[in-house]
Amino acid sequence: MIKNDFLSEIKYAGLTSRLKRLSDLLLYSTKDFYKSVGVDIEPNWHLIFLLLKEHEALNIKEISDRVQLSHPAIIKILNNMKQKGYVVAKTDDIDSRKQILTLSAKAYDALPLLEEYWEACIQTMKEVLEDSPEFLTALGSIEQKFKESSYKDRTLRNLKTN
Amino acid sequence: MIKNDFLSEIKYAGLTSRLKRLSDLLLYSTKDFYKSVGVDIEPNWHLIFLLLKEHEALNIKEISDRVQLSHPAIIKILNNMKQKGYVVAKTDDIDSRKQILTLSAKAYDALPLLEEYWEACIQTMKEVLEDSPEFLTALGSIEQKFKESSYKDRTLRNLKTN
DNA sequence: TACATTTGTATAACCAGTTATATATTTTAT
DNA sequence: ATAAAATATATAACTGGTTATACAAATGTA
Repeated sequence: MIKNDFLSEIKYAGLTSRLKRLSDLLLYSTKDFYKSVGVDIEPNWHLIFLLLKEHEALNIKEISDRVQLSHPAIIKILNNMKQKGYVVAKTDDIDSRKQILTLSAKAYDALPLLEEYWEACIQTMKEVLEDSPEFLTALGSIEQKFKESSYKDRTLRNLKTN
Repeated sequence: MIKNDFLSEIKYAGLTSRLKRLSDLLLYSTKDFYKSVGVDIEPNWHLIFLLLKEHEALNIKEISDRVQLSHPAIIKILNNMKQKGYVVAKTDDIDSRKQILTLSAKAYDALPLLEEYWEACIQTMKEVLEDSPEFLTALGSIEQKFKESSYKDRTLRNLKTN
């Protein structure tokens, strides 16, 4: 536990803020990492690279379903990736509403190097979780519970039974 | 584990995004909760209430040190709390750079009710972590490790040793 | 005492997400 | 065949954080 950290001291009351704080820390530090190795990608592009590498072609809805972020979030990420030339879009022949998204040639060229960087990222996570082998499972269980009943609904229920 | 969730499938590579996703989920659902019980406060005001209740008077620097958020973040939170009349500021007599921040009378009036709501929030967290008693400790250990050496530094190191 | 450094606060610009709303296309149902 | 509903995408407005920069007040030092 971090010394003199009020959020840790207040236990359950500080949990949300600690998750936000940690996720921000990871976000900015990852950006910092990419910058210092001189590569022009953003942290969460990794997900899109992996998804499109695996599936070749997906549309926005499919991506947003799979990563469970809102579709406007995905649109923003993809627009940036398109602008940098890592993703190309063409409209679907049989359903003109859909964009078919694929990795560009530039993306495939960059992949071997990027994968080295990502390997180092993964190693960092493994090393930080070394002493907490249950963390990933616990996180999954928390996600699952909020999926079954939202934070809001649970809290309203707890309010009534007090 | 959430079914068909790409972020869970890719294990360590999806961790940062899952933390962000969970923290956002908690943030928006907490807002939703406050809205549905009809109270005009924001999620992280809870922290400030607790801090100022415990210490009576603090300045911005002291708050930002204790919760370990950047001072601009604290300034924004406090400005909103001032605007809603929950916090009052007066400048320090002996060091005119400092703002002395305290809870207002309105804040103390609201506290009993707010504390009921917060109790329900805490109960929700406890119930969701019920099956994962090690989660809080694990989170603390992760925070501690990144405090010792940043994500970026660790990852650069891992890159070199590959 | 004056000057350099440090400290506390403020602000600007940015970023990654959200919800709410709009629009065009496709699908379904009568 | 057409009207209604559903779906895919786009965009606007907002939020809660960040870093970088600025500046005035306080402190330390020559």
